[in-house]
Amino acid sequence: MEIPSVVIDRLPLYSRALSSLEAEGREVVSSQELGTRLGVTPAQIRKDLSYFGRFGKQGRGYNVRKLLEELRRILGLDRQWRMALVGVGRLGRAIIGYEGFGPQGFRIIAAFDVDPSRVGEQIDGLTIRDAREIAGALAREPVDVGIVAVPAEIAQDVIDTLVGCGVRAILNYAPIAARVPRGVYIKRIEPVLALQSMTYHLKNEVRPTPSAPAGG
Amino acid sequence: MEIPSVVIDRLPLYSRALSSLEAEGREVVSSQELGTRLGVTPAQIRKDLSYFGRFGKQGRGYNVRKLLEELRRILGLDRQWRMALVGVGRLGRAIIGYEGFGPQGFRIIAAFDVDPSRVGEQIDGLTIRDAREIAGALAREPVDVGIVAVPAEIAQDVIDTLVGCGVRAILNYAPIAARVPRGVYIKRIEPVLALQSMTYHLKNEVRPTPSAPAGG
DNA sequence: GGCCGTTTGCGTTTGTGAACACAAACCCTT
DNA sequence: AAGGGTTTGTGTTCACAAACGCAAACGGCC
Repeated sequence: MEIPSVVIDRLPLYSRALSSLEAEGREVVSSQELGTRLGVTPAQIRKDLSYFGRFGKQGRGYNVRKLLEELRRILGLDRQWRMALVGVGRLGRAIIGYEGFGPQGFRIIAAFDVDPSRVGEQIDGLTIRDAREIAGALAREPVDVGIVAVPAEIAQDVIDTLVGCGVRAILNYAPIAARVPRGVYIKRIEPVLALQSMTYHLKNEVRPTPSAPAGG
Repeated sequence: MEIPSVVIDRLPLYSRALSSLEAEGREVVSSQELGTRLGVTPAQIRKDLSYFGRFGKQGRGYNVRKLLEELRRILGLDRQWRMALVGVGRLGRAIIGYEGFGPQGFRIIAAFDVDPSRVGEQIDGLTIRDAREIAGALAREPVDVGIVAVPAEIAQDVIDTLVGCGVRAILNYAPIAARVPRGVYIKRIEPVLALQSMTYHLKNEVRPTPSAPAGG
């Protein structure tokens, strides 16, 4: 049975909320409470979880630790994932320095750049290598995920290279709608797109001014 | 008439593709070609655009410059947007340094932090101010968007503060499912969530090994 | 100037995901 | 041990978004 991708996308949210509950010492949680915390209906949570099994107890709820373990197993978060970064400009350096990956089991093990002047430089214990070495390097030391932080003009080429090396998941910071073959997964991280859709609402909705009447 | 938010979210993609076409010197484009570039069906593009008017010519397609102008007007991209950043740790500094905002009309005009040791520091011409000054500062110099890059524990409080100051759009980099009142728009930027949903597929789908048979 | 190929705009159909609602199951109290 | 109050899991209903398909409109060519 094919599980809808919207469902898969919600599982990490559940996982994170459960981690938080576990840290608070909670042993049991109901779909009701979880839903309130996350802004999701309880029915949605139950339906999502039911795709993978029966993890709850009627009249009681879900055991926090057990459900968290299940979700981590389902999502593959019970292991380390190796990543390669391509593009070590300002953005790439920030990605290398980002503290959020490590605690969740994601580790950057290689960094590449096309600019020769950057090759050889060390950042956070990572030596920048020439982008032409990608194929050779990934053949010796495979990675699970490719992170693309290069200019838009060469992003599709870089992605093609990574896919050619067997990389099946890509985190794309470049402002392009990249095309990948079936069986390869790509997610874009684009703050500007998020901003540009919010401005639509800012522009169109009138801010209510409670104290002052709308004057003509 | 209420326009579906999925439609709004696609408009920036169209806008960006049209910018690219304009830079290439193209004068006309069909929904067919635009769709191929973006991985969207032509019918979807035409339907999306039809929510806002009739911009094309039958038998010919869309005038690139004209449609781009229309989309920028619709999305509110024909003006500058002022943003305030809260949280100037490693992530916040990277956000200040990000070159992608400016060219699209988004400018960070104020930065705040709760850590007193950071207050007063200058980064890229921006003086870090105490987070307790947010209300006063935004009263004098309103912003359209708030960017939240603080630790998860205080993110909801910061968001509540911003909303209380009249900020109606928030870009949230903190790993929480924040709650905002109706009429306030929030988008999360979370690379880790994107990674965690991709690992589900990596874990479950078997990589085909064409040359070597699966051995037991 | 008329005809043909192309492309838009949009009414209609199809498909998918969210919400609903209820029976079954469980805990706790008495 | 029995009953009441919860909460799950899931079949069904509802809502919405994507795709389809065609009439109308346009440009170019002969």
